[in-house]
Amino acid sequence: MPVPPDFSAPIRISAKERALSQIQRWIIEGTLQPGEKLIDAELADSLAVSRTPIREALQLLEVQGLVSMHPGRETRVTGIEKEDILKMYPVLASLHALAAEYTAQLILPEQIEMLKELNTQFGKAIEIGQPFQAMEIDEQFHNLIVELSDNPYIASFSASLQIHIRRFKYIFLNQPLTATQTSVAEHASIILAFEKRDKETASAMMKQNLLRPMRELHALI
Amino acid sequence: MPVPPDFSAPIRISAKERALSQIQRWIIEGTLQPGEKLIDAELADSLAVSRTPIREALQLLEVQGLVSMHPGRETRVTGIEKEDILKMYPVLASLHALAAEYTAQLILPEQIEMLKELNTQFGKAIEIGQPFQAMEIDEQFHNLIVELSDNPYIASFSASLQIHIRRFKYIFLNQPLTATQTSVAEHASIILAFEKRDKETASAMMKQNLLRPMRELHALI
DNA sequence: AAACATTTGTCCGTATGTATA
DNA sequence: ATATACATACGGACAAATGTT
Repeated sequence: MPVPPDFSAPIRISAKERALSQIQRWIIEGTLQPGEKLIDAELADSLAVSRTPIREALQLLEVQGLVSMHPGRETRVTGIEKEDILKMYPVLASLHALAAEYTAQLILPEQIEMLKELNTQFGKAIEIGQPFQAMEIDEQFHNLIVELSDNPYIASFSASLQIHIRRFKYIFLNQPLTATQTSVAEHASIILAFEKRDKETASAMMKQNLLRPMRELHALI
Repeated sequence: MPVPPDFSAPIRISAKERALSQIQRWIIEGTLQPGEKLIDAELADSLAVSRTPIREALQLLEVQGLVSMHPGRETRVTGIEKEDILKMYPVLASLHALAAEYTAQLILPEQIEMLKELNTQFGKAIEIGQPFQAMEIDEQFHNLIVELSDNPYIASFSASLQIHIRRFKYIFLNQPLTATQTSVAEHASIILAFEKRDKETASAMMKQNLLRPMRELHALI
């Protein structure tokens, strides 16, 4: 949860961390498919490290819910179903709605400017037909609000859900979902609510800004 | 997050799991104090296992936010402050409110009976002055609703927060907070809302049932 | 500035346990 | 039922990195 108050620049990257991010990427992007069996010795071979950092990485991935380990038996990539998206988004929406509530009370003028700038870029990316870039800017927008809410639990849970959602999109979609100008307008409403320090509206709009894409996504697949 | 669909009875308990639950208990109960430095070799000695399962347990505890590891440098129990409770409870309240929303739509009559029975026991425990038992029954009540909501993300995040809240109570309180009949009444309202399939009321009451104790707790210390 | 002490990070061998034949 | 193959769980030794004297 915590991302502890640590300032250490990750200059040196450990074998465990490399293994973790690589395997995580493989799972999210579908290189390692849902249900696939994982053998630590093989992964160790692939990544040119010993089995220890692999095992450690796999255990962290289990906590994240990307693999499931059956002690003494086997380790597999977790499955994923279309309906799962209906369980991820509402939780993320609740968390981000809460974040917006806090941020509305804490945000500073220059931070509002940052959100406006992000939303402008977001709109442009949609206009010029860059859905992947739009998706990334959208995430930045949401993550900034989460950070400003100053609650490590929200940040941690949100990050975890974003990983699962990203994986879901990779597995079930072939391309990033095209964001719409509706989303740009919702972002603008959220920003306006921040300026008015109206936490109720900010929270409600934030929830809507996440539940609407969920429905679109679920209807699509 | 997921507690995958696995039915394996944990008959055999691994060294890693023993280490994990023991160290976790030590941290929650304050035997290992906030900020205390942890040396895996020492812990390995204390628990009569090698460093491997200890290291694995510590990494899981880091994800849980109970320890913070500075790669190559040191590992410490995370700090905790009085104000942290104001960050834990609102998140838990949001999650449980969402759970109540879903449960209201899914719950079966016999499950409502179980909640009623738990609430009766809860009230009795308060009456006869058994605050610790009351706290445990209260947790069962909430956890049953979370389980019934059938959302592994809520369950996972909720469990994580409960650990931190439990730790908080151990560190800053000397005894479990005495639950009140107000809480019993709130539980009854939640149950009533379930019977009516009124998810809005269930959700609102659930939130209140968590935010009220937060305020009492924060005012107390 | 360099050598030392301490602690963490990694490797690999072995034991244990599970599933299959 | 027993034996065999296989993957994981654990232990112990070594290497690397950090902070200190």
